[in-house]
Amino acid sequence: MKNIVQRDFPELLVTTLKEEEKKLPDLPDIGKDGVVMRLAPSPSGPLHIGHARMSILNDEYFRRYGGKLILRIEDTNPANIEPDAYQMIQDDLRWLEVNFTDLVIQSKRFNIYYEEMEKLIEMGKAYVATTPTEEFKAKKQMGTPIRERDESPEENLERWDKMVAGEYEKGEVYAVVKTDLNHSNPAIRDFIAFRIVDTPHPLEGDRYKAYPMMNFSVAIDDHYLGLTHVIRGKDHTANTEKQKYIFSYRNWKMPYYLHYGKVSIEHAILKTSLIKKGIRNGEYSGWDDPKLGTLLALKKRGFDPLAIRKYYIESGIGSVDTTFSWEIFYSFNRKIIDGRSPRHFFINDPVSLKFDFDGALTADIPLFPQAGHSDDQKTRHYEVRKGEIVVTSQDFQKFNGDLVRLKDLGYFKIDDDRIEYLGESINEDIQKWNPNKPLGKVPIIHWLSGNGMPFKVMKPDGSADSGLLEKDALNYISMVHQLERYGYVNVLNDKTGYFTHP
RNA sequence: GCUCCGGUGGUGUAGACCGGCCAAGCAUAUGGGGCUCUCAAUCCCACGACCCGGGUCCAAAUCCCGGCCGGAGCACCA
Repeated sequence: MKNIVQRDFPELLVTTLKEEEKKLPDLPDIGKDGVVMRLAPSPSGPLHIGHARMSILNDEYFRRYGGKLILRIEDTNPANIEPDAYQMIQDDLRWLEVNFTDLVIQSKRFNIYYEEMEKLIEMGKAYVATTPTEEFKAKKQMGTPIRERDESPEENLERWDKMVAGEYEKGEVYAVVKTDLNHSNPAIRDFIAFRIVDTPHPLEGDRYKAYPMMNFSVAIDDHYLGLTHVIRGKDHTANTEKQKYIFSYRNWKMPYYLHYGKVSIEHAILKTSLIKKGIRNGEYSGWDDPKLGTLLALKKRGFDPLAIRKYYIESGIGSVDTTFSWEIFYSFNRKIIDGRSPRHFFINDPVSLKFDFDGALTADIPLFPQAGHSDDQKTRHYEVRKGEIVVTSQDFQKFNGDLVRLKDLGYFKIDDDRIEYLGESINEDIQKWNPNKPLGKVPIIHWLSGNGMPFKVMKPDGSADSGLLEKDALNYISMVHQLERYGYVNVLNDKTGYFTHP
């Protein structure tokens, strides 16, 4: 096989090599105009790390093949709409660098849905029922029709007109698309396509009473929007089967559907209903609270959207269920941000040590130690005199009585509430203090001396660390810093930062 | 219960459609080492996996059957 390719289509091999970086498998049936794909979130809240997979996957293929990427906001359930979400979703996508080409809002398309339903009823492929749903469900299980299913299109059309006109109350009537009552999978048998909703719609008010169900509006839109490929979660596999019936009744060409597995994202709060409740009762500071798994929260924690993209490309489109690995995600992000993150000292839970010294010690600590950064020669310059030196309580407990190296300052000995300077390089004094240990192994710790300010770091688990942050960090507000030996932190202002990751 | 789908190291994946080049690649984590006045980044080395049982075949991670385990759907949510 490989030999044949090599001999007859050497150019294919070249593409394969170039694509190696991309990793996602090719899509079938790509036309000359590329693909038409969609992002179809419901506007219940801003996007979260789970939505990002759907967004990135679709966008990657759109980038590869060109064509259209449609943002279709599925707002056909007024009870579950957060009005701000229409905008927030677009902002989130922009942040992810997902550049959709078209915006479609389903609540603007009711006329199309009504027309299409009418056609199906006329064709005898749909019906409108007032039979109690309990009976509808029970009969479906047995594979027998309810009364209305066998009535004429005229009778059903009559009820349909009344349904659209708002002459029924909520729960009294529903419209159904016929599939196959004997389908081996009961989940696929006749499905409800329209229902009555009396909750006012945030955009349309009470203009409509008959609302399409997702399985109906999606099929209609997927066709009329000209979709060629649809990538969505595998919780939709049964839905795809249902939607297939509408396509076949109308003789439409089905887009190519691909279902990826479920990602369970541990330790992340994603459910919008829970988040809204939490915001209301003060448990969360807002949609961007660091405890949340929203993209807004990740942004505020200082993640680069490229890390999210990389992660989901790496995960691929397999149908296997997976667990989101924060560890791997952090690693991707760390590699992206490390080189551009200024280094500073943050003394978490500081311990103050008396420093008795004549004269001044100088320290020049690199700000961007990685070669290649435009400021890689810059340092934080300090003169340390008699007074106080602070270190973290953790280091204090560990090294009290021992020799330590204060980073870029010199060798010191910690002696309870005091700290003593021993020299800037290894000498006899130091060897005395450290008789048994190899001198190359002296622990290097971070410190501050009069150049710190109170600072608080909000962590994703809801806790916070308080301590002293090096004042020089103020020159780099709203940037992710690497607080040495502590972790990466997005410094928001002179008082608070959000913890990115270790 | 019914109908689908799937199970590769701790974790995320490649390979599976079209059986051999897979005594299984990559990433992450872990352990060790180099570099570095950070427990970061970077470089090197090590570690570690084809769910189980049958079958087909010269040959099975890959095909078939059974089992076990996991997931999805069976809504007037999307």
